[in-house]
Amino acid sequence: MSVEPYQIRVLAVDDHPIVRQGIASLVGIQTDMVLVGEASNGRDAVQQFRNLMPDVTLLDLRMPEMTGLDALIAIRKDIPNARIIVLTTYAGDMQILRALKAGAQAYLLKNTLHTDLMQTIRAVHAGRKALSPEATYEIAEHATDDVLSPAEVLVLRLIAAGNANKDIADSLSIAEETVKSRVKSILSKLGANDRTHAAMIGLKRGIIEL
Amino acid sequence: MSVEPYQIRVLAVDDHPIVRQGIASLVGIQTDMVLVGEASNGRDAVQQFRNLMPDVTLLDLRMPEMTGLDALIAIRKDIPNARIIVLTTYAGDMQILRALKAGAQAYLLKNTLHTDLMQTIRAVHAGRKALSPEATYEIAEHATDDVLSPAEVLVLRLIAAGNANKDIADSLSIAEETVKSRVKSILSKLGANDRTHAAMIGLKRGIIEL
DNA sequence: GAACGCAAAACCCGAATGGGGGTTTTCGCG
DNA sequence: CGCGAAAACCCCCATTCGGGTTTTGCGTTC
Repeated sequence: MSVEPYQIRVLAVDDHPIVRQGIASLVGIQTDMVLVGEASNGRDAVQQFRNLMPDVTLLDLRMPEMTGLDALIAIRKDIPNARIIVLTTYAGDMQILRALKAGAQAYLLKNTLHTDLMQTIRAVHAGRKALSPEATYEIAEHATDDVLSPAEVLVLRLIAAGNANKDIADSLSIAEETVKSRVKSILSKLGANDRTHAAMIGLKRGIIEL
Repeated sequence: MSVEPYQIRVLAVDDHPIVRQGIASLVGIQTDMVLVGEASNGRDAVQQFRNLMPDVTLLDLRMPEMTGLDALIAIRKDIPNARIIVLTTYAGDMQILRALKAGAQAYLLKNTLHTDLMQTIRAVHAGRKALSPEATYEIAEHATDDVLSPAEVLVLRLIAAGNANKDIADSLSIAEETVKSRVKSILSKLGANDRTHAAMIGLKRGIIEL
C-alpha cells in the first residue's frame, strides 16, 4: 500500500451529519486528499481550524451557535491566508458578496456535482478561486443595483418583523419621518412595490434572514 | 463473504449530490440495507420508484422539476402502501402536516444523527412511524391554531408577491372587498400585525414558499 | 470659511390598509 | 331537503403608507 506524500488536508463544516458524511466519503475516495476534521457549527469550526490548520475548509453558512459567515471572518482574522470554500444551499447575491469580501476563495451550491466539488478543492488549494454558475449569475444580475446602507438594512429587518413605521422609529430612536424616507429609499433600491415585497426581496437576495 | 438474505432496499431522493453520497455511504455500511437507486428531482423519484419498488424511500421536499410533496402524492397514488421518509431541512408545521397527510411514514430533519436515520429506516420498514423532535414541537406549537382556507392561502401568496388588494382582486377575479375580508381573516388566524408580518409567518410555517 | 454632499427631519396629500360592523350566496353534508 | 359553515360582498372610518418636495444640520473637501 503506497502512501501519498502530499495530501490536501480538508476540514468539513456543516450542521447536517449526512452532508458531512457525503463529504467524508467523497474525500476518502480521492488519493490526493484526506479529511482531517469535522465541525457542526461556526464556533467549533473556528476551534477546529486552529487545532488542525487544514489546507482547505468546506464551510456551510446557515448553522446554529455561530454563522458560517462569522466563522469565516474569525478564521481569516486568525489566519489571513486560510483557504475556504463556502458550500451552501442558498444563492442570494448579498450573501455571496459578503462571503467573498470576508475572504472566501470559492462559493459553491450544494447541487454541485461530486467531480466539480473535488476539482474546486484542488483549485482552491492551488491558490485559484471559483464561483458556481448560479452564484456568478446572481451577482451579475444585481451588479448595477444600489446597495442598501446598514441603516436601511436595519429598517428592512424591522419591517419584516411586522413593525409599523412608528414602532421602527421608537426602537431605533429616530423620527418616524426618517423611517419613512428610509423606507422610500429601500423600496426604490430594491424595486419593490410595497414593504411586503421589499421584505421578500430582501430574503431572496440574502439581505435579511428569516 | 456472507450474503445478507433480507436487505431493506432503499431509494434516495435529493437534489444535492453530496447528500445522496452521504446516504449512499451510510446505507452502504449497514449490513441489513442496500441502496437500490437515486433521484435528484420529484419526476425522477416517481419514475425510479415504479421501476425499483424500494422498501423505503428517503425523500427531500425542496426539489426542482417536481416538489417532493407532489412526488409523494404521486407515488402513494400508485402504490398506497409505499413507505416514505421525508428527509428535509425545513420544519414549518404546515409542510409537515401536508407530508403526513399525503402518507409519509416519517418526517426527519437533515440535522438528524446517522444512527437515528438508520433506526428510522428500520422502523419505517417494520411498519412504524416516526417524527423528529423538532417536527413534533412545530406541530404541537400550532395545534390549536386556525388553519388558513385554500382561498386565504392564495391571497397570502399574492400578498407576499407585493400585490395590493386591488391587484389581488383583479387577478383572482373577485371583489376588492372580498380580498379585504380574507386579509383580515389571515391576519387574525396567523396572529400577524400587518400583511408583511403575515407573509413572513406564512414562510416560517411552510404555508407559502419563497 | 465657502461650497458641497448627504442623512435626518419635516410637511403635504391622495391612496391603501386594517378594524369594526353587517348581509347575501354558495356549498358540503347529514 | 334543509342546515350550518364558508365564502363573497358591502359600508364606514381612523390610521398608515408611500410619493413628492423642502429644510435643517453636520461633516468633508477644497
